Amino acid sequence: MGSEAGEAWKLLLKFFFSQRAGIPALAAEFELSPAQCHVLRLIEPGHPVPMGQLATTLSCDASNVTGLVDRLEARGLIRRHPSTEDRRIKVLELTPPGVRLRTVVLERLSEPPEPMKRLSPAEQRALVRILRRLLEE
Amino acid sequence: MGSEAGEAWKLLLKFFFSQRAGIPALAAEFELSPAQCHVLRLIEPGHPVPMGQLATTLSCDASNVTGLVDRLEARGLIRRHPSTEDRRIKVLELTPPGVRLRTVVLERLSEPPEPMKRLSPAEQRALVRILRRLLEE
DNA sequence: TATTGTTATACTCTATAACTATA
DNA sequence: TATAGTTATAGAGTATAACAATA
Repeated sequence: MGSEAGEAWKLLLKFFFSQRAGIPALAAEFELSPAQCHVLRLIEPGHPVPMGQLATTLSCDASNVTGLVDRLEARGLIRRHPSTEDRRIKVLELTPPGVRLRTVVLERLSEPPEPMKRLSPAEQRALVRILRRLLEE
Repeated sequence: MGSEAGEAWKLLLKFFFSQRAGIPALAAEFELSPAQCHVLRLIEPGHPVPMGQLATTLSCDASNVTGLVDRLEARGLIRRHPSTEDRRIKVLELTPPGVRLRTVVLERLSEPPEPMKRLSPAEQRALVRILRRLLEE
């Protein structure tokens, strides 16, 4: 009678934990930490992002973003410059090497793990449909 | 024509990332780090776990497990003692307070996030079925 | 005064390499 | 000799608090 939301959530967590090692390993292929990988994902080419917004999205403290950005900037992957409207704000942009690395990282990240490929086409379609609903709004 | 496995994986990753802040926040409620929370999850009451096995499951170096276990043991949540068969091996066991904390953590972890509860009963059942297949073997 | 980002500090996670005890 | 775990060390992620520049 009870809803299966709880069961679905537990299974999703279990799958998440079982795939847990995948993300750090993938990031390491590009000599990125998982967090750096995430930041690279979040800055879309041609869409500068204020540092503060990044802190909000990452649910972490602003001081943390400073260090994260320091390291990515030191590698020449991103650049920060003051906003023209409010000079307190610094916006982040990918450099050309940053754009290139982001592309290959995203491509590599898109490769589905084995268990996912074992699902039948119908199951894959159903999963896509449900996940889209999960991400709605 | 192409399979939808890739699309499903991308959506799943997106959902993970959108829920990303949830786990550390939940762990923090109990003054645990995410990694400590994970360890607590992995040691089932009455099923001692060798430290080496924990390192394998966590996909991390053994030296890391030492520190993780140090902190949990200092808090009286787990105990290590040498295996009777091979005295090089140390097995980990939950203490009674550890068992109690694990119970409430797991309970709290089982609460499905909002989007999950918005799914229709049929969608929830379909998701459970597919996730079970994903975790098979 | 309030806000954005930085710096100082401290703790945890993580890895590598060298070490100890046991097998 | 090989294996399980520890210690030493180093770098990265995270938070809090104090600070500078700007609004």
